Parts: sequence; C-alpha cells; structure tokens
Amino acid sequence: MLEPKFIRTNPDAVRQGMINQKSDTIHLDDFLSADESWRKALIEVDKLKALRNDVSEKISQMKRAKEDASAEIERMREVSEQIKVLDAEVKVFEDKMQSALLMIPNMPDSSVPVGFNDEGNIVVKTWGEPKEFDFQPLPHWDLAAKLGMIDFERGAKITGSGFILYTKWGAKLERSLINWMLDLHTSKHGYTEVFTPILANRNSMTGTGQIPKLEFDMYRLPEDDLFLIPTAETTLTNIYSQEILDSSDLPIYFTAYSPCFRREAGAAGKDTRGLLRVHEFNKVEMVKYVHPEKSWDELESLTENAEDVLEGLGLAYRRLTLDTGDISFASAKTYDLEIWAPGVGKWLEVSSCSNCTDFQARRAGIRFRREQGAKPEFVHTLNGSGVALPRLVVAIMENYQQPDGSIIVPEVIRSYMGTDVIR
RNA sequence: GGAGAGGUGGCUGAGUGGUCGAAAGCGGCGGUCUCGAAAACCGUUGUGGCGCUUGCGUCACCGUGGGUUCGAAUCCCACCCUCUCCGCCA
Repeated sequence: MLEPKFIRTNPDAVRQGMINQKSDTIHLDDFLSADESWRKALIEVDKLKALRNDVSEKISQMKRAKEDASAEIERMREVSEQIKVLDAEVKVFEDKMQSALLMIPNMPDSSVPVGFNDEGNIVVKTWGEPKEFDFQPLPHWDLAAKLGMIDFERGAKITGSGFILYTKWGAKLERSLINWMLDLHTSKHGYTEVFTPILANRNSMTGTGQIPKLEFDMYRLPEDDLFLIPTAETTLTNIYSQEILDSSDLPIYFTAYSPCFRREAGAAGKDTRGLLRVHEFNKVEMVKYVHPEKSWDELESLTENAEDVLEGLGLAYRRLTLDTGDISFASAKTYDLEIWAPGVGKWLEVSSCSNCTDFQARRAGIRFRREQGAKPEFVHTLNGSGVALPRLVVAIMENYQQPDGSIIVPEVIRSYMGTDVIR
C-alpha cells in the first residue's frame, strides 16, 4: 500500500496513477474523506484520554492517602463514556481508511508507458530468432498425445479441466526442468533455495496484495480461511513479514519451486487449449528483498536471471515493458518475458518480473535498519518467475520437435532427463 | 482430535488492579580508565499514530480481538501460536 501521508499530501498524483491503471478512484475518495474524519475524531479522543490518564493518577494518589476520590471517579465515569463513543467512531473511520487503502494500487514508475490493457506494452529486447521449420510443426497437444507425455482427459477426470496429468517423459521433463532451474538460480545467480507451504493465510495474502482485490480468483478453504497460493511470491515475500532486518542481511535472494493455483473465473474457451492456460501449474519463483536505492538495478538483474533460463534452453524470447494498464496491482514496473511457440504460432508469457518497491513491504511490515539505532525503513521487494513450467514445456516440445514426431532434449537438461531424445 | 503448561522489549526473565512503557541480567551504543584491548565503573538503548514543530507535547502498543473497571501487562470471554503427554498418521 501507499503511505497514508503521501496520499494525503499528493492526492492528485495518486489519482492520476490510478486512472492510468484503470483503477476505480472511488477508493481514493473514500480514503481521503475517512482520513479527514478520522484525524478529527482522533485528536478529540486523545485529549480525553490525556485527561483520564491525568485524573487516574490523581485518584490513585488520593486512594493511597486514604482520601475520598468519589467525585473524581464520578467525573471520569462520564469521560470514559465519551471515550468509548469516540473510540468506536475512530475505529469506524480507521476501518474505512484501511479498506480503501488496501484497494489503492502501487504507483507506476515514471518510466512505465501509459496505456490501456496491453496496447502500450513495448518490446524492449529480443533474443534469438523464431525457429523456421521445413515441415509443418505440430502443436504440443498433438506431440504429447503421440509421445504419451500428457493425459489431458484423465487429468480432467481426476480433478477437472485445466488440471494436468503428466505421464512418462512428460512427468520427467517437468521434474527435470524444475531441478535444473533451481540449480541454475542457486549455483549461478546466488539465490537461496527454500520450499514454502502451498497454503497461506489471509494475512499473508493481504501482505502481498492478492487480497482484497483478487480473493475470488484464488482457490480457498473457507473452513480454515486458507488459500492455495497463486504463486510462491506470496509465501516467499511473507517470510520476513512483520520483521526488522539488519542492513547487512540485504540483499536477500530466495528461489523456490511451488505448484500455483488459479481459478481465473471464465477462463475456458479460446487460447486455453492444451497447456496454454491451466488452473494448476508448476513454477520456479525468485523473490528479492533489497535496499530501496538498489531496487531498479535489482529488477534488471532479476529479469536477466529469468532470461538466462530461456537462453540456456535455446528458446527465442522477447522482453516487454508492461504499460500502466497491464501492470499488476502491487508493481511499480514489470517486464514480461515471452517465448515463441511455433506449433501454436504464438508468443507465450513465461515470466513476469516486477519491482514492487515498498508497496508490499509496507503492507506486510518488512523493514530494515541501516545501522544500529537508525529508524527502521521499508525494504523493496521484487519477484519474478524463473520460469513458469507449462508454457516452457510447450515451447520446448514445439521448438525441438522433429519430422518423425520425436523431441530433441535441450542439452542443459539431458543429464536430468537421462536421454537425448523423447520418442 | 483429547489433556496440561505457556506467549512480556534484540535475548533471558520479573511483574496478578493504580507512581508500569514495564524490574533485573545479557547484548548493543557512548564515555571514564588504558599505549591499545579486556575487566570494572558511569550513561544510554523499543515501535507506531496524531498535533504543533524539527524539538517538544500527546495517544496507543506486554500473542490477536472483544469485555469488566474511574483506572488493565495484571480480572473475564473468544480466537491464534508454541511446548509436553496421549490418540491418529505419510
């Protein structure tokens, strides 16, 4: 969330940021009006509490001196009644402020292009060339059927559509990619590997910004008020919630594999065939906690770490800077990475790398001290997929397919797969 | 799931209705001493909100949320978490 003081003193800038992001500015108006009433009531009730503290001490002294304090007690009875009423009022305004605050998105960085939906996204980098074929490349679902790598029908039977049953080489490819990516990030890029819970509570979900806005896009367990994580960003970023770190702890780099769950209401239909859009998928995630002044450099290196995965696998990709209308709620700036899939003839998003600045840190209470005795400051948090599996698998299958329907295994994962070719 | 114990500041730990934002110890920081260090001694050392102002005032915070009371770390209720034992179990 944004700093209340900042919103109070820069309402116009916040409003413009929200408009650029297609956010409903009603939340800003709600905040501003609740904030004003809140401060008015707060000043009043604080005065009464000061009086009560004062007289209470006097009562205590009188009692010890065995004097009669009943007049003071009687007076304070009334004051306490007023405090009770005012406290309730303060709480109402506070709740209003808080819920409005939780719906105000991060401010897009000034380098982010203004645009609605994704029409303002800019390709800022390309690597490799979309592969040319001297035969008609098949989509991955045909290859998967031929090679027995994925059983879409039985996955749907077990759970529902969008839940994938990987079989034989399909299952092993999934595991090999996860292992290789984790090894790459830990050994080459300096990340610490962790394995987090897959369920997270409401507090954690609010900390990273999924709640309240996206509560109903998530699978949830109402009995326990728990949620299946849509990304390990949620759990990784909450590792240090409500803590004050030492400056020397930073930067902290975490990487984790996790399954990810997304309900995405109304997802069925076009562009959802095969592995393109599923409800449960695997992903290796990267999260950074950094000094505020370093976060923009850290976004570049984070994105390069994700690109290294694609380059290692020899997959042509492009990097996009997302526009204000396409950027996520918590992000100040986001790069998407897309890889070319010749079978379906599409660029597929496999990674989204974001600098969330202090937005999540403020929500989740993640701070650090520059030195002994210094005031705590909010860290900056970043997250990026490194990378998401299903579309990566699509691109590998479709790019490395041979005329006979077999698939050459990219060199970097051959030792994990134990084979050079899937047939 | 059942029974019990417990959650207090960076840590250990005292505090069962009023002078308690909280003893004491450890740790940290500053100083005295010393060529320097250690020891010893002295001082200092939580977070956030609001208001005026850059220094002060004030409020809140002892797991979380309610309640009782003139007054709650302390009493009552609910919930969460940790530990021990039992049950179940990969």
